[in-house]
Amino acid sequence: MKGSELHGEDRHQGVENEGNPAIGFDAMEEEQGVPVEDKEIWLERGQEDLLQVSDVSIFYEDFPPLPDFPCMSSASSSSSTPAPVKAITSSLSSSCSSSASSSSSAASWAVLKSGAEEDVEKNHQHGNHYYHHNNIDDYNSRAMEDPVEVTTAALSSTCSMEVPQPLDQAMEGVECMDVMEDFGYIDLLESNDFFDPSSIFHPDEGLFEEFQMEQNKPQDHPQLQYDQQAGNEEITKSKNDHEADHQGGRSDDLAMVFLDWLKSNKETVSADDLRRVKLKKTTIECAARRLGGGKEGMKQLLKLILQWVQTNHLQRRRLRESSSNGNLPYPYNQDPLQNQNPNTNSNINCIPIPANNHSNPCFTQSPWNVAPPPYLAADPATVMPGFSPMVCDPFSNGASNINGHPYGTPQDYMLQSYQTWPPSQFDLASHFNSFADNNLHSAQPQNPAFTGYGNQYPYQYVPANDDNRLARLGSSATKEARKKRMARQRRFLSHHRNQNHHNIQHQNQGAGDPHERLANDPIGAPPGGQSNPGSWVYLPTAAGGGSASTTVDALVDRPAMQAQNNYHRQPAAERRQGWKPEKNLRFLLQKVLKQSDVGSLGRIVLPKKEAETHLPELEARDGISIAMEDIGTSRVWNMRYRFWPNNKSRMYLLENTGDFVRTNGLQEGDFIVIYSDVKCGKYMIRGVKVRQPAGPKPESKRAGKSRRNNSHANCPAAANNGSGSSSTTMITQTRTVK
DNA sequence: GGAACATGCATCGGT
DNA sequence: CCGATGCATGTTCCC
Repeated sequence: MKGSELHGEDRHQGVENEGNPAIGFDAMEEEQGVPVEDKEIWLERGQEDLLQVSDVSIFYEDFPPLPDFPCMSSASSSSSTPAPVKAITSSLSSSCSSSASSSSSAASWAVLKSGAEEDVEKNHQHGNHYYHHNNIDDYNSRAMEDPVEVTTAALSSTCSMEVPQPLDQAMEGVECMDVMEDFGYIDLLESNDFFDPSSIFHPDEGLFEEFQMEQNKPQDHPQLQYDQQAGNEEITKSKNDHEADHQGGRSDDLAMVFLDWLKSNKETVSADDLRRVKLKKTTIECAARRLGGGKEGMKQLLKLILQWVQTNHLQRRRLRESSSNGNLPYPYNQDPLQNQNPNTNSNINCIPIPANNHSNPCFTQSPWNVAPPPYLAADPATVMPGFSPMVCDPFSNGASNINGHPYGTPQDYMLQSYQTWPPSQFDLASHFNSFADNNLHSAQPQNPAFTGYGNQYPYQYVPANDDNRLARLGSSATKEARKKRMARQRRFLSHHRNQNHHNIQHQNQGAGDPHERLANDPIGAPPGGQSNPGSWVYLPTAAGGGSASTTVDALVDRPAMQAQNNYHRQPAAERRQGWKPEKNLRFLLQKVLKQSDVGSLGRIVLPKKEAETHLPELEARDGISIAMEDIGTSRVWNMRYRFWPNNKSRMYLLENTGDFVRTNGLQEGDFIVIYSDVKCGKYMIRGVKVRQPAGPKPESKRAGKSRRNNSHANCPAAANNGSGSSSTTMITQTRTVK
C-alpha cells in the first residue's frame, strides 16, 4: 500500500508540525542526509546568482542541460524531480574536489568508464541506487513506486559532453592514455552536479592509469603506449579489480569494445575528441539501463558514445580543414565559440541516449553499423540541451505522479530548463512536450521500458526520428550553421539578460516550464515584494479561453494541457510566490472548492483521476488516514482519504477538511493544492484563496457544474471565469489565512 | 451512454 | 435534534 505509513491512525487533526516543527526545506534536507549546502543552493539560488557564478555557470545558464528524462520512470519534471540538477556552484566545487574513485555519497558524477572500472563503478552506482531507495524507503514505501521519488537520480542524469580546454597533446602515444583518462574516469560527483571542465584532467589522479592497466597488453596493442608508473595505488586497485572481474567470469567487454574502437579510429580520433566525452554517472546508469541494462547496456552506451566521438571528430576535422583553407581564422583548438564564451554551449554536447533500443528505431541497430544519429554527430558547438540524456527515469511511472515534475519533480527540472533555453530551442521543448504528451496516452503502455511504474511522468526522450530536427541538427556542422548558431547565441545571451523582465512572454513560447517561469515572475509576486508564503493567485478572467497566450496558461482550462503532464498543472499561485515547489514538492492535484466542499460536511470531493493517480491506492472504502501538512502554516491536518462507491465507479473524498477549510478561510471558488514532498513522501496541502476584486462572483451552481470550467476540478482559474466576460487578465492578491 | 462530479437526502448515532 | 456518514441522484460533458 502506497504511503501507508504516512497515514497512521494515531495522528490527530491539527497536530502542530508532527514532530517536524520547522518544516523548512533545509531542515528536511538534513533529515535526508543530503548535503545542505547543495540543497540550499539548489533551493534558493536564483538565476541571477547562477549567472554570476563562473564561466561554467554562465555556460549552463545560457544553455542549461535539459533535465534528464525520467525513464522507467519523473521529473519532473520536469521532475522531476525531481531532483533536478543541482546548482552549478555546487557542482563546481564538488567536481573539483571529488576524485574519480571517490565513493562519497555526495559524489555521483560519472564518466564513462572502461571495462576495468565498470565493476567498481557498478558498485558506486548501486550504492547510489541504494542510497536513493533507502531514502525513499526510510520515508515512504510508496516512494519506491513513485516515479518522482527516484527522480532525484533520474532527473539528474544530465548528459553533457564536454569540450574541455584544448590540450596541446596531439594524438601521439599518449593518446591512448588520454582516452583511458576519459573512459576510464568515473568522476563521482554529485549526481546532480554539472561537471567542472577544469577538474577533469588531473594526471596525478592516477585515473587514466587505471584504464591503462586495463588495457596494458602491449603484445596485443603495441601501438598503445602507457606510462608504466609503478606504485600507484589506484593502479593496483584497478588491476586487482580487473583481475577480480576476470576471475569472476565477468568479461571486460567494455574495454574490448573500446580497444577495438581505438584500433579502428586511432588515426582519426584524437585525444581531444575523447576528452570531450563526459557523462554523468546517473546518465550512464540510466542510459545503460535503457540500452538493455547491465554490462550489455554499458557496452551499447559506450559504442554510442564512441560513435559520437568519431563522427564528431570527423566533423571537426572538416571544419579544421576549411579553417586551414582560410575560411576560419582560428585553429581547431581555438574555436571561436569557445573563445567567445569558453564555457558556454560550445562546450557542451548532449548525447541523447536512446530510451530503449528496442523501441527506438534509431537504436535498434548497433551503433557500430549505423550512421550516428545526427544529433549525436552534432558539431561540438552545437548545443543540444534538449537532448540532454534523459535517458531514464527509474520511476518512470510517468508522473512525476509531475510532474510536475511538478517538477519538482523530475519534470520540474526539465521544465525549469525550458526557461533558459535559447529561443531557438523552444521548438525542441515544445516538441519534447508534445511527445511526452502523446506518450501519456499512448506510448507508455506500449513502451514500458520508457516509463516504468505508472507513467505519470511520461515525458520522454525526444524521439530521434524527427526528420526535421535531425536535418536541422545535421546541418549544424556547416559554417553557415555555425554562424547562425553564434548569432543565435548572442541573441539568446541578450535575451536571457532580460528574461526576468519578460518572463511571461518568454514563457509562452513553446512549452516552457510554468513552474520556473513563475518563480521569477515579478508580476506574480505579491505586491510589495512580500515573501509571505500565503497563497496568491493570478486570475485569468478571459472569457471563452480566448487568452491562451498568457502566463496563466497553466490556469486556463485547457483539457489538453491537463491531459499532459501534471507539472503543467502546478498552480500558478504556488509558482508565483517565489516558493519553489519544484525543488521538493511534487504537485499532485488541486481542486476547486465547491459549495459542498466548503460547507459543513467537512469533506472535499477529490478529482477522481488525480486521486487515483497520485494518492495512495485505496483498498477499502474506509480509506486511509492521511496527514496533510499545511504548507502555509506547517500545521498538520489529519485527514482521511477515502472513496465512496458511486455507480460503477468511485468518488474520492478528503474528509476532516472542515477545520482546514475554516482555518484557511476557504470558500467556494478557492482551491486546494495537494503536493507530496519528494524527499520524505509526506503530503502537503495548501489552500489558495481566489478573490476577484471586481466582476461577478463565481456562479456557484452553474460554474461548479460546468465540467468545462472545472475540467476535472483541476483548473482553479477556470472555476472563476465561467461567467467572466472580461478578456483582461487580472492579478488578484489573495492570501491563505493562517 | 457513460464517466465524473456536485449535492441532495436518508440514515445513524451521540447528546 | 443535530451533525456525521454514506449512498443516490442530478447535471454536465466526453466519447
